[in-house]
Amino acid sequence: MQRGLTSKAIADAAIRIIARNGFDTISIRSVAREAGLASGTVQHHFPTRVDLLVAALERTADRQLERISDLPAIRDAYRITQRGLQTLLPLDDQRREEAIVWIAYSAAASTRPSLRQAHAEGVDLLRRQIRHLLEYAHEVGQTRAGISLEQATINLAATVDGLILHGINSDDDKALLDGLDFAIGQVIEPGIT
Amino acid sequence: MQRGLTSKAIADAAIRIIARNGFDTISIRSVAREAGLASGTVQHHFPTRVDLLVAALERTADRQLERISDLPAIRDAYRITQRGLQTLLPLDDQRREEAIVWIAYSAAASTRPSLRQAHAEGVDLLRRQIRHLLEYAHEVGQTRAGISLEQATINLAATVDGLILHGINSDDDKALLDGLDFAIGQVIEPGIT
DNA sequence: CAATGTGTCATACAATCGTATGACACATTT
DNA sequence: AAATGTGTCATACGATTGTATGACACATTG
Repeated sequence: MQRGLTSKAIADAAIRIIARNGFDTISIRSVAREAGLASGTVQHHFPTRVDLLVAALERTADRQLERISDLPAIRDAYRITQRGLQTLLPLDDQRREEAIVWIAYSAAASTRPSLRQAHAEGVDLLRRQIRHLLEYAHEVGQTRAGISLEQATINLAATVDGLILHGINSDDDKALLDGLDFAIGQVIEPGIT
Repeated sequence: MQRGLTSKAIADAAIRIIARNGFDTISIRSVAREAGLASGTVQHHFPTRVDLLVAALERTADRQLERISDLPAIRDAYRITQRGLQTLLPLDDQRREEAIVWIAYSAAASTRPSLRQAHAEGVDLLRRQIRHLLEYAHEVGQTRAGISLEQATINLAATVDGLILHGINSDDDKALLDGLDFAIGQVIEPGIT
């Protein structure tokens, strides 16, 4: 990524605006106001509006990855999957910001070729993470019998995105956690507690 | 709902614009252009922009319900669930339009109190439909053992929304169908073919 | 027939938009 | 020291926005 400090601040400001006021209220001027900069400065870093939008999406992916890599190592496949995926659910303010941005981009990418690639990479990243977790579970013999790892990956990813989508329009944290547990439990056997 | 003919045409035009150019390109003028009407006419039916947005969302829900009620009656619980939920996946142009609108509103509702209620009703409607399908499956003894009907409803709804979200950014119909089958199969036993 | 209501349209206004451009300060490179 | 590059800002342009308002045609109601 290799972004400067100001670029990061601008992207964070963009994320805040999307999460607070919606995807369609983003403009070079509104982001500049939020970041406390002149419009020209924002424009210098991201010449067009699309550049700004893409930057916001890439920044949220970075933030999520950063949070995931901070997780402590755990042996139990169920628990580590649970922890990893909870990272993506809107369970606090920061994750809520990222969740809203993610859903907004999922909608926007379907009609904007310029956003499509950045979004596709996000989906791919999620699938690879889940795939990796399931492979680990398989290695230690914790996957449920008779399921396709391929299909389980795709569906768990879909369910996580669905939970995110429901989560940003509700504040029932327990429903999110229960839904995630149920989804993981359909694929991975819980370890001995 | 009880809407006039012109109002319906305006809402359909709004849906087309959202599906083609994105949620944030909707304006009273752009919708009027799409519908072949004067801006003032659109404004007469939907005085503010938010009224227009809400109308588009309610109209897609109507279209989906209309399509569901057109489905032929089937005995097998698995098959009827499959047919019912396929109705919501972006598998052709019309369903794709509705899927994009749905995801766009899921994002928008999280930051716009005025859209929140309409969106919440949509989620509730989906859950009730699924709940009804699962209850039928339970009655005829096709649900898998040991699962909570409540939890299965919530998770199947989440997975469907997740598949929709992935589907609008891909044109792999088979992946959608396989994903849906897998998700239903985790909850409902297929009938004898 | 008169009055009222309803749907359609055209126009007007201030605000905001994306984008282009040039000025200025500072750092880096030559 | 001179030249070049980079980050910040202010300003300007035409286009588009949401919304308000009034005119006109037509149907409905009194």
